[in-house]
Amino acid sequence: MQSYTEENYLKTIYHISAVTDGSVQTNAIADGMQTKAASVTDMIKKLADKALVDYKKYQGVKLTETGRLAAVNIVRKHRLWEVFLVDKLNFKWDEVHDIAEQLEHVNSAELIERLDAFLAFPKNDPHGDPIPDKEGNFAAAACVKLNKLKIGEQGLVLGVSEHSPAFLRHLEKLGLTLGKQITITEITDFDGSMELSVESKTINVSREVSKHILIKI
Amino acid sequence: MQSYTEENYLKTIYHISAVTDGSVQTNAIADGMQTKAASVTDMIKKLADKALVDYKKYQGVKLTETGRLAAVNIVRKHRLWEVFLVDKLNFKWDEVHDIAEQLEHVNSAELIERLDAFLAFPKNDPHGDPIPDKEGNFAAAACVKLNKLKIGEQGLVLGVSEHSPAFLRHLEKLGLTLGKQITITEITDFDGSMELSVESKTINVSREVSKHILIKI
DNA sequence: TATTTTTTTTAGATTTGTCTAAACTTATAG
DNA sequence: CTATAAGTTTAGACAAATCTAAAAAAAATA
Repeated sequence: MQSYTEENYLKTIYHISAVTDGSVQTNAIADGMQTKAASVTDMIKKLADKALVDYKKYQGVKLTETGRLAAVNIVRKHRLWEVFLVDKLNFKWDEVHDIAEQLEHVNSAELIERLDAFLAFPKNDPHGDPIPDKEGNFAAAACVKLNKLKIGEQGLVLGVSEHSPAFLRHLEKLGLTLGKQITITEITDFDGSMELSVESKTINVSREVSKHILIKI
Repeated sequence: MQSYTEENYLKTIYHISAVTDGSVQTNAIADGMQTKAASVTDMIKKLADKALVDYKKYQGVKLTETGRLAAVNIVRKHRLWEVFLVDKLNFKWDEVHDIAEQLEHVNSAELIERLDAFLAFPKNDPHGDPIPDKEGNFAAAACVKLNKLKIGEQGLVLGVSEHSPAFLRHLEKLGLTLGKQITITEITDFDGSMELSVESKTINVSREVSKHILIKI
């Protein structure tokens, strides 16, 4: 079993490797954990002793299979709790992260099984992120970032790759929530901003925003 | 805000003072926390510095009003989560304690308000214990311990004052669960054991068991 | 290749909660 | 009213997770 802090390190390493693939650097982890590189080095050694990461000095770390599974399990718990908070307790999608961050560390396999069943085995969390199964497998979701689409193309909002409350509230205001059908009506070359039609309304999104919206074509 | 450990100390002190009233002794806390007296003394000083307990050397401690409120708040969370686990996730009443022990430390007032509403504002947890409101007030429940009843008297099973899984499973087996109507049909002077009728069945309970069953007459 | 910059690690300290062993208070019993 | 027992506190140490400052390694640059 891992400590609260070890779990957070594993999760952070997992999220970073999902983006960068290859080995994860000390400083990147320090950033993600809001801590200092020296602390990360110490913790890395502990995780390496427990065979949760492979570590060579100055070379960064990589999760072992055991480590990956532990991390995915935390992600699974986090996302299931988020579904609970939104679907059952009527929280908004920008309000649930911090609470799920705490709930994800509650340790009971039975609890998560039953929660999963209670929520009717959801496949995605309120931000569209896939929920892995008990064995750590994800249902592969075929999606494209909105900024890659061309004029005239259309699709469904499937998820987001940025979870800050500010960003999520912005999307809410635009009406760009999960499941919405969109069509690209215009792209400004100068700044890459896009005009979309969503439910017969026309809205504008900056490139910064479109980069973080996942679309199913 | 209190740490996880501080919260557990407050809760333990609260539960002990509910039984003993007067000041709570160091060793009693050490027992309840499964730790040593020396550790308790250290923590007591910390809690006293934070004005959560009143403390005089060698005289034990007493919760201050702030401390009592913090403790009751944890009890409230614990009991609401127990209701959730039993009512929504179909756990049995002897399975929920350890999980609620973890969930009670999740820190979000909003979460607890919404959970309370989701559960339709329950007044009691699955063991019959009253759930305090946000302000720390309990609805006073008029009840008597089963072992105080006389032959011929009857009442409703309202709660239990012992929460070990073994005890709860024993009651389950006897059919002595919350809300059941009982009548005392016989008392053995020798050992204080009782014969009851519950739903037209006749069962026997030892004095040790009857002491821990709360009855509404 | 030599030098500078960036990144990572070590060394030593700090905080929180714990422990053991010894010292000290208070209660109990002749 | 002393002697012993019971209960409590202090002193000193330790483990977990963190930090700062300094040293070391790797990468980037001239």
